[in-house]
Amino acid sequence: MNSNELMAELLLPNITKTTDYYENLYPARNLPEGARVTRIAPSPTGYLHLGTLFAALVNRITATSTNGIFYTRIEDTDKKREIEGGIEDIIDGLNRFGITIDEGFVSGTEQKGEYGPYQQSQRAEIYQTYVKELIRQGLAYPCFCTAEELEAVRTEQEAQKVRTGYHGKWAKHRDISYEEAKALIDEGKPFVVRLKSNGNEENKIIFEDTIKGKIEMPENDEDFVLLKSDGIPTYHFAHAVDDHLMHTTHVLRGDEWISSVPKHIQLFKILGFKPPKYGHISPIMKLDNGAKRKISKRKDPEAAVHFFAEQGYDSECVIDYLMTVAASDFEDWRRANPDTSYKAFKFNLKKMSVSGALFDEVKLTDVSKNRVSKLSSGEVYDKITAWAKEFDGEFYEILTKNPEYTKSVFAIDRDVPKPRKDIAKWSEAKEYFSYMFGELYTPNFTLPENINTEDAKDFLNAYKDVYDDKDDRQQWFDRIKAIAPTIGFASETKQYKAEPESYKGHAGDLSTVLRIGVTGRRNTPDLCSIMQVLGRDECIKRIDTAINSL
RNA sequence: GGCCCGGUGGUCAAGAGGCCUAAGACACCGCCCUUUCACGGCGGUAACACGAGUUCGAAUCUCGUCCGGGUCACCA
Repeated sequence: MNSNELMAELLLPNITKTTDYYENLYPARNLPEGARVTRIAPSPTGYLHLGTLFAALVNRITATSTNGIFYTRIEDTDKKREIEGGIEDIIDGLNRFGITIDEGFVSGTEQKGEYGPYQQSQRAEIYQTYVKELIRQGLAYPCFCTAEELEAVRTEQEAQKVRTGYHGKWAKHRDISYEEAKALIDEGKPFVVRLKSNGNEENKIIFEDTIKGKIEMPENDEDFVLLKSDGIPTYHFAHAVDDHLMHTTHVLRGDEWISSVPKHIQLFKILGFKPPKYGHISPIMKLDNGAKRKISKRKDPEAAVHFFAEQGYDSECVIDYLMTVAASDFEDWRRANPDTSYKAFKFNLKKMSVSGALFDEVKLTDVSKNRVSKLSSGEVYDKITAWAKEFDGEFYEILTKNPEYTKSVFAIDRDVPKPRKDIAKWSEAKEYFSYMFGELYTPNFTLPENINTEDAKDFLNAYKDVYDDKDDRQQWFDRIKAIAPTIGFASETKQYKAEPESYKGHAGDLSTVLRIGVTGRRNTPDLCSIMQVLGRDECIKRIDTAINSL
């Protein structure tokens, strides 16, 4: 054994498999030409983040549009930051938003696929096998520096105004001998394994980012950590080994990774792997006191995807919104294909924006209203009750007490050719439809300024006598028009506009009075439909109450 | 500070040297339609960060300045 081989045995004595073993275990995927293999690799450190959902969507649609594979892999190499139930939160969140997972973690506990395990903490032996091979080749070495020593080096570098980091002459253990290492290990000193970088800061590496285009950066000359002292790899090393073994073709991730690309490409080369294509996704930003910043889970409620569920934004609407952010031509496509799943959209990574977009809830509202307006009353009923069941028990009880009635409420101005665009999210529905449910109805009989109370009462009394709940829209309005002249109002709006001084108002004003009487508000969907759904008895009751309250 | 990336209306953006007198969407405003509010239709306000070059010609190419973002861990 030469000294490198001795070192390898010294550092990782329990590793007996070879890299060939794993290369054979995970053969190339049998996929059609052009199929892209993508993944997201979240760490279970908290709730599903909007940025993660966004990245998942981009990866999912990239795989879908090429008949490829999209898989999940859990990056839990940092046990300190891990939280209970983190995996479940993320995977369930993805499922909730309709992001289908071909392989990897498909639920909080269940993995599927031939390239597993899909959790890095379960892959320690694999990483160590590759590290051992690197040590054997003299491409990696143990470093015994303590945090304090590293800090001291850094301070010194700052004082000398030179580039900080563990590189070149600052890399204390870069040329450590087997004997020295053995002595330290015998003393029980902990160590990490570092890459013996062959990079030179003066040289440039150039790579083609599938989203951002050509990027040029200095080569990595830092002897960065491959294996932490607990034997678990750093992200960089795990990324190289996993994405090679799992045959990822496209690594599409947040652009905070862009500065690590030189390290990653270097690793792929040294390990003899073919590097994947990289695409770096710009973050979703938030305006904070006039300054743009990356949306943050701590500061922004909408950064946690949970927010959208609570608010009752339909998952498809959120996805559609995210698609408009991801692809500038998606909106046009959506207009041309209003009823097609976004999955059929021809997605192109090059069309993605290179700078971060501000999260725009107003735009989300618009996208949502458009889609919600196209749902049938039955679909709205199903979605809204599902939402209420989870987030508003009282509303759920009210909605489900009489499902047929509730559906007829949702059908107003909805199951028609030009549906009403009203609600964007389910949490608005309780207030929006409150006047349709006795338990929620609190009338407010405030008349518009141009109508006096006596006229309103006269009108309502007159209307009560002729009201017929079998009327269709035209008949319904004709009755109002018929009453108008009897109390000094114009039957036609045009009449009134032509001679405003001759009338107190017009039939439209009177319909407003009726609207206030029946629903307690000035703006509602079609009143005739509302009255039909409410039923004769309820309408009469409300009109009487209004007459007495005015 | 070093290294990257970016900068077109309030927001998202189209734009690949002449088609730009700069698209479209959201938001906002006005008008029309109209039983209210919406919807829909029509119209409107509003932008190439700045400065030098290259060129017959620059939003587009180059350089500089400024501004914004990212990153410089035994975190991912």
